Amino acid sequence: MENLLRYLNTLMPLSDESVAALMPALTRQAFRKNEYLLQEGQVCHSLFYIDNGYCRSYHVIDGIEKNTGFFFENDIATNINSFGSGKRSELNIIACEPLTAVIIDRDQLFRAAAQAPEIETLGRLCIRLFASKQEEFSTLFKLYSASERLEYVEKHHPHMLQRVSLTQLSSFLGVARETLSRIRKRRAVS
Amino acid sequence: MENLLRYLNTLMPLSDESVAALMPALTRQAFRKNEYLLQEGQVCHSLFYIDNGYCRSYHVIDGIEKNTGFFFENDIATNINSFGSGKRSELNIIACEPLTAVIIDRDQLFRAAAQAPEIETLGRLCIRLFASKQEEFSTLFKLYSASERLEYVEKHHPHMLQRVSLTQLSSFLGVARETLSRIRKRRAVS
DNA sequence: GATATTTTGTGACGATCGTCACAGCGCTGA
DNA sequence: TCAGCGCTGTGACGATCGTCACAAAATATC
Repeated sequence: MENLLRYLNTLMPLSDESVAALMPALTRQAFRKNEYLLQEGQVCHSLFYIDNGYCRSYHVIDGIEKNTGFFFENDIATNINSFGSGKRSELNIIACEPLTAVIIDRDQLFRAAAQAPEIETLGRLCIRLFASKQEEFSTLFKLYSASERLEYVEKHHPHMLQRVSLTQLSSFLGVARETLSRIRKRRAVS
Repeated sequence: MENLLRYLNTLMPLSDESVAALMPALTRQAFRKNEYLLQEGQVCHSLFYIDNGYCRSYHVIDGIEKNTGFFFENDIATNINSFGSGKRSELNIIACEPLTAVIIDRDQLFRAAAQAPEIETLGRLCIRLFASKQEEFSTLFKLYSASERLEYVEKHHPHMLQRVSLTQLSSFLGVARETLSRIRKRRAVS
């Protein structure tokens, strides 16, 4: 919990009352490797604050997993669409390592927001940050080629390369595993 | 203004007090074709509710415009990153036709939210909807090929095809104009 | 309505990518 | 220690894409 509260405080300073109002919305949970945080078809009614370990989100298209995001320590993972609309999730979120998360329950969060206006603002900030990250990777695909996308991740998210396998990364970057392997080779030569 | 208020009411019912609190944040403005709503290097301190006409957002990479979004009547256009963080915008938003928008000023909006808690909630809803749209097009690129992306737009956003030129659309779909032309040709045959 | 400008179609060609196939490497567990 | 498994590298080949070039069609402008 301490990590989460420290994180939230970097977003905005929270009064003791707001923290007290927030507490009932929080649950700590451990996940084994390859255990689902969210599964296709379920409704997402949580924000997952990643305390330790990391997870990935992916769609299954024609039986093939396509990664759409990685979430590491101090990130918040969720399906913003399902979370907001109450529709069933079309994507999965799965632990890539043993993982511990603080689960922020949607309904309890709304109850807390009704009590403490700071929580409402906090929720807005969280969603805005999530939206900014979405935008970052959305534009990445519209603006750059596969090799430029790799460069971007190397420069701006080096930790991702250290923890994610080439196979998983290639799915995220939208290219075949072999292509990513060759991109790296081409650069090593020049 | 009426259109905007009708739109906001579909998101959540607003009391007369909330509407009154919101009014000072609103300005109606007309833009000529090719006039900027937001220019690279500026800080985005507005949400643009599109009342009439449409606009596009684009980045300039190596002197080439790359479209990242189109915004039509009843959409809200903004740079969520710049709007939220106060950093300078890296993208442009420009009118593709004569356009009228209702400009929602950021600072005034925050003042209104401090007065009326409904406005805070409304702001959160707007941002969440914006985030959902971002996610939609973000996954579009990660999951599908160029021709599948065209299919998706044809099915889910047909109005876009009717109003946007092939050249502009190809930039948005991340392929060369010629490629998009050939994709359409290939399908017409089969 | 004639002209200028923009938009779209198409051919050619080289570069890149996806797919299939297989080999090597490192880690894990019996 | 050795077999099994997952991850990565690489070769071959066909498909697709980007680029340059130019013609045709559609649209805008006066």
